[in-house]
Amino acid sequence: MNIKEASQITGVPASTIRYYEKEHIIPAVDRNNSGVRDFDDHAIRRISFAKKMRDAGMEISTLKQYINLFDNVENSEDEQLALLVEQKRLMEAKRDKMQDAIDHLAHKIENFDTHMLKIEDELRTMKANKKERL
Amino acid sequence: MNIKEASQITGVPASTIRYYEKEHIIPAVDRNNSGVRDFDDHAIRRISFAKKMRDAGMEISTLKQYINLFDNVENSEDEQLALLVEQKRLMEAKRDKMQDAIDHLAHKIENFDTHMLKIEDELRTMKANKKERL
DNA sequence: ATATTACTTAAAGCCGACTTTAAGGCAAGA
DNA sequence: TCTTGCCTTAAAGTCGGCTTTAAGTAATAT
Repeated sequence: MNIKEASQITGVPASTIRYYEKEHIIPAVDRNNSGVRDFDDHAIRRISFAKKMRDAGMEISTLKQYINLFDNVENSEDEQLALLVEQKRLMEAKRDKMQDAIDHLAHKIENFDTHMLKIEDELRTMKANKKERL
Repeated sequence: MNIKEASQITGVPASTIRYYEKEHIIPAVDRNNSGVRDFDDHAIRRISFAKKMRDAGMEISTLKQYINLFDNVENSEDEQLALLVEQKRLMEAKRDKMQDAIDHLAHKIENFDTHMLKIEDELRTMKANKKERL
């Protein structure tokens, strides 16, 4: 599979895939005889994982660290687990901040509705008065 | 209250507060006779709101749009409500993506534990065999 | 044969969101 | 008076994360 298809499947631009490979965020992709990248299932999964983590706000540098720990080093199970747990914790904290903001907006929306109802009420009263005057 | 205190209270750097004012993300702050900013409660709340939204990943441009809609324009209740609802929806979508990533990490952590237990098991077996051989 | 279309690289460019720098002003304390 | 410590501005600089550009190669269609 060439880079265009890989891009379509993963939703990651070809230029970004190349950039991720250069930065070792995904492993070096296989090449055919003429030096063209040939993506297999594993490569696709790695791109998708990178995308998922980036979408969740994980920084490139952290992702790199993570990848390096899991790809290159042996005998660092403790470190690996620690990183997983730490990243999960950070993401949960971020998610909670988002929830805060969502709650804030929800509150504004509720108040807004109440406000609107009050205005509608006033409009009804005005119309009633108008009818009376007719 | 001067900018240093405002910064300490809100957790937003003084340079960022100045930047936010310049970009109209917070309203123009009162000045004393010598041109020094004097922050009141309202100003502080506006900075905190900006921070909350930024922390939740809202872009500066969106925040600007939002602020403009609520501060400057009259008679755009529909637009205001629409923006609130739309921003809430976007944030919820983002939060859900984060949850996806968190679940992914949680899954890895679980598998990791299982994997570790398996390894420990192997170690126990090896030690047992070693004892037998003694 | 040549045009099209996809690929390749390295390097430069871009954008958002600040942050830092340079140059200076004001007010209080030693 | 002068040093300390705060403040001010405009402009330049930084950083992360891509994206675009320029120049070239390779396979396929006409």
